[in-house]
Amino acid sequence: MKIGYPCINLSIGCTTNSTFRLKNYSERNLIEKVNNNLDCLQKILEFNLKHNLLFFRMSSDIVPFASHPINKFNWQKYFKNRFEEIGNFIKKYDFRISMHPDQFVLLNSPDKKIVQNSIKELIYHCEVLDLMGLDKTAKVQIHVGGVYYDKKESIKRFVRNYQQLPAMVKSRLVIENDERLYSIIECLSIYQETGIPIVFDYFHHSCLNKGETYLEGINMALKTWQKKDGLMITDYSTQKKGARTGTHTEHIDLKDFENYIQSTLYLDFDIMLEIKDKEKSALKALKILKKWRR
DNA sequence: AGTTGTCAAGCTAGT
DNA sequence: ACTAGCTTGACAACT
Repeated sequence: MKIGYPCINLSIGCTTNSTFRLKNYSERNLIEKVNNNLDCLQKILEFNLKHNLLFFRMSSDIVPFASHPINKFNWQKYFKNRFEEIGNFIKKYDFRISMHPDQFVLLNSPDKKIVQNSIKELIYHCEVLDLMGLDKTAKVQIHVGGVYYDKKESIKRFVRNYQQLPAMVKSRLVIENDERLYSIIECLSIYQETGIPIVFDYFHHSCLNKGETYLEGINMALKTWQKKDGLMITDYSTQKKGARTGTHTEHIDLKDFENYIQSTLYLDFDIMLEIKDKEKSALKALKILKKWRR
């Protein structure tokens, strides 16, 4: 079991998300920013290694405008060696890596243009992982998408569009239960049509479920992961007090997390902590993990 | 030097 | 009709 946090480290003082405005697009700008982002990624991974946080979600912003039509630059070739170096570091120390494209990636949109843009964006994410030389346990995680007034039809559309994806995307893509639209049960119906593994999101499941407990939910998701996919990935967070339903907490709820760990000792999976204070909570979570596991 | 409106992209629910 | 929230800040023009 590995534990990690997404995209941003708050104590190092660098970011992998540096970018520029579209109107300022130039190859020079792009190269400068990607160099900066990759340097920072390396630093974050070194920090994580030192602290035994071996699961990391890489930012989608490493290559700004990667899938935008303005970008004709062969960044894949230009940064090949740098990606490979970082990939070697990841493999040497046995990190688990994932990525999470943002809310604009919608495979089940009725709008063909949106689907096309989404596929381009997915290809970009998978290219990064391929360039790093990571195996298919490095996953790209998305939500099912919108409902568009007809959930059944929208699920069908997801399945149809999934089947059209290039193999390099299919082999990495996983879906996650969300907090408002698609519960774990509905993800399972997509799994049955596609074989796509399901990320179990503990917090989202608490917001939206069909009566199954989180232990039932996590066991349902577990069955969708094959050996080639690596350990099941799960997301963990809790509700921010006083905020609207679905808002992630600022700091980890240690009591809830310890209960979660205690109740799942018989399972093996990786945990991504979607908590706003990032590595601070991840380090606390790791302590609890060590108390209960080995 | 610090503040603040805006930034490629979508959807939903709440105000 | 507008906007917070999503996984989330960073840029750049302005004071």
